[in-house]
Amino acid sequence: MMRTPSSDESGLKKGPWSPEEDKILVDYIQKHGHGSWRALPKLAGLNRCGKSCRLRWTNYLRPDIKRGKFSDEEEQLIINLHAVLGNKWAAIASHLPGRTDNEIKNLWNTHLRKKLLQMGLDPVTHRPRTDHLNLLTNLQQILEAAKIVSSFTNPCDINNALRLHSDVTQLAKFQLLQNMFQLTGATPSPSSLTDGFLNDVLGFNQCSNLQNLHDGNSVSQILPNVQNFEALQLPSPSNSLPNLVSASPEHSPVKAENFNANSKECCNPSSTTFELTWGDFMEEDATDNYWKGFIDQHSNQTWSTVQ
DNA sequence: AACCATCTCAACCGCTGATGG
DNA sequence: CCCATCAGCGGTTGAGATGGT
Repeated sequence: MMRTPSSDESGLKKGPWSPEEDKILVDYIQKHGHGSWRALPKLAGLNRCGKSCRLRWTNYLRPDIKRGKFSDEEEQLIINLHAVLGNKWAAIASHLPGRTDNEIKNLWNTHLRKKLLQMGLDPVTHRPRTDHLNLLTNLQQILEAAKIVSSFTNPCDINNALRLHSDVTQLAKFQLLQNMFQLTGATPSPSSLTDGFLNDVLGFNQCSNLQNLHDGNSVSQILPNVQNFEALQLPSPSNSLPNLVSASPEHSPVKAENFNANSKECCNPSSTTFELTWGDFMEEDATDNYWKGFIDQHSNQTWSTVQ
């Protein structure tokens, strides 16, 4: 956790402080006070900039600093204060005698933030996370996309379109469920996933091996109703699909309004299938522009009616 | 034991607001 | 007002520590 000793262009030392430097700084401040931080290093005989001296003193050498593990009470106080003050570390630190803003900031970023996430709380708002709602929003967008895809894939083949729509719906539900488990870190079990939930909410007829949901394996086992999935063929060099349902709030969901295509030609009726694998469908690295590119590449009809 | 991934936290960087000429 | 200087703050970095395989 120490930085490589170095010096900047002015010749002042940077990086970790040596015990000798610490002693010089402490001795000087105890004798004279810090006064002007800019002037201090020269007066004290330190080859450091004033900023570095101030930081070393306030974050480490100050005699009133309380070191060691934060108590549960301190952690709870920080969480409570953060809910009110946000990332105002100095303001939070002012309520915890002996603790520095830097120390509290580090504690927050390494422990407390994760703690809130595990409790299902948003570390920014301190309210229950809305990811699951976002997933549902994404699901709606997926369904809209499925309708769009169905409409241009083969307007003459209603059965094909409906089946494709149904397949995508099933897959979207599957990934929604999988994301929920990833978010909570829970392992699916019969107690956490009742038959009623699977049947009524997701429409899954059976889910005998629930662990597979968590592992993302055995699609055919979990989704027996997905038809001809491996046989779906996409007439394109690009055969991977984006991360349709993001588990992270940092990732913006696919936006249906971004869809745009100008070609007015009718699609080729022979292009009725998609070349698509489950691994591709679950690809994490695809960009948000996927669908736009997808539509641009494969659409041959006007989109104004579906935007 | 060796390797790799993740965590920790001191220290740095760059920005902002206060102050003074 | 404008500008320069400074202290303080929050975000970020990165080397060492730690844990897992």
